Amino acid sequence: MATRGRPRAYDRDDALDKALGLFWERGYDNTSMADLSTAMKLSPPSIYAAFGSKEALFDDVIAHYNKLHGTMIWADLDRFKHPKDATKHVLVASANAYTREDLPHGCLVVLAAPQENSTHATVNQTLRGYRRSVTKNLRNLYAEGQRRGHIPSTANIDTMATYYATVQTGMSIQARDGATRNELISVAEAAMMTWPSLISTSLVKG
Amino acid sequence: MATRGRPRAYDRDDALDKALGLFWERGYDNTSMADLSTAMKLSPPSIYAAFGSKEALFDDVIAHYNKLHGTMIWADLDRFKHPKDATKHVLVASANAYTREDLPHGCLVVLAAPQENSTHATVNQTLRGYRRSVTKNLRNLYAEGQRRGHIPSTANIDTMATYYATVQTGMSIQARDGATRNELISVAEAAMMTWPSLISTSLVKG
DNA sequence: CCATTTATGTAATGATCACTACACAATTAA
DNA sequence: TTAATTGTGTAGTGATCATTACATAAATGG
Repeated sequence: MATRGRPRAYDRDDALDKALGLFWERGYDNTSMADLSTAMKLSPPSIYAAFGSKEALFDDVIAHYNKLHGTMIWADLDRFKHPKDATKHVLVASANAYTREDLPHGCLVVLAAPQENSTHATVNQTLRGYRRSVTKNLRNLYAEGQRRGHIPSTANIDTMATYYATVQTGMSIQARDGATRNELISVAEAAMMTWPSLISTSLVKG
Repeated sequence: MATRGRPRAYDRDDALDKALGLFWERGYDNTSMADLSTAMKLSPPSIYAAFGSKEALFDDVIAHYNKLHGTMIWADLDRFKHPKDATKHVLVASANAYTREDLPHGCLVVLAAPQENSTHATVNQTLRGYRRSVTKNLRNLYAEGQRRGHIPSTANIDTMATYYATVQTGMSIQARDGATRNELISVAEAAMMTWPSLISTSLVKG
């Protein structure tokens, strides 16, 4: 069942890769449609025909980013027996992902548009939603850990989730500012030292 | 010794306050000179006469920001006898500063322009320099702590500084995404639990 | 073949960007 | 008073922004 009309002269994933590189490096606002047109090797009408608008393109880029670079951090966390191991994996995998030599440093979702208000509220809110899901995912992980008896029911899993999410997002800024992979792995290990104290609630309040 | 010419009809610090509010909330790129002109109640020529350019204005705004909001975190750290107390103060003061109801949440220096490349490289590099000084300040604090015998000479103070800087910068993202003051203070307390393990080097590698 | 459909490239659209020319107002120095 | 100096407001500057009109190219369906 062939499609009608003139076929596309480009590969959609390749084009998204090019757009991803620009948004990742420069952020949403500093990337113009002219820049994108040059990098994607697509004329503006082709971009608009395929993606709709700059914001819609950005949404597709984020989905592409999560699929390509997010899974190695978040996929199959249940293969770890203990939530502590899963947490360490998240932090170490983030340290590795944020310091690849062939890619911009740090996380696109954290760095592309952290404004509180802007002329592109949709972009800000979309990214905020993804960032919040980090804390939510960790909290779910710890709730499951409580059910399985790996974490005391008295532990404050909200604080735990917020704490490790803070370390992970902070690593994005550090990576962008030049922290090396080994430095970030050391940060991950330092953060994991807190685990025994964190799960024994007495030391943490709401 | 009075100055010649027509006197200014506005207060410079008031104008910087208004500009600070916009840059803080919207970031560098999402704040236009037209927005600034409206908020500062200054016509564009007055802004340019007083500050030179948008980038120069931003530099003055950062200096204003550091003077107003940075000192309560970083000033007089030597009043704390122990570097552990100073570190806890930095984190808790940050948690408080980043969640004020009357101001944008999170740190301007972290959130205003975290791009790796942009059309305003000067702005990015200036902010990056300020962010790096966080790690440097902490490292100096810990080096002094080693001299005074509060931290073992075998401790890896580079890792310690990077770790606590990561937590502090991560708190900016969390605050912007809606974390409450108490949540961030809990994060600060969680991060401080790592101290005993952190200063006993055996657990941390370079 | 012709009609339809979809993609492409050129060249433009009005809006907004940072910035400024210019005329005028308000002050001090002499 | 007059000249010099500095600040102000209006109304622009060219450049760039995201987006699109339009003519043409390349495919399928009949």
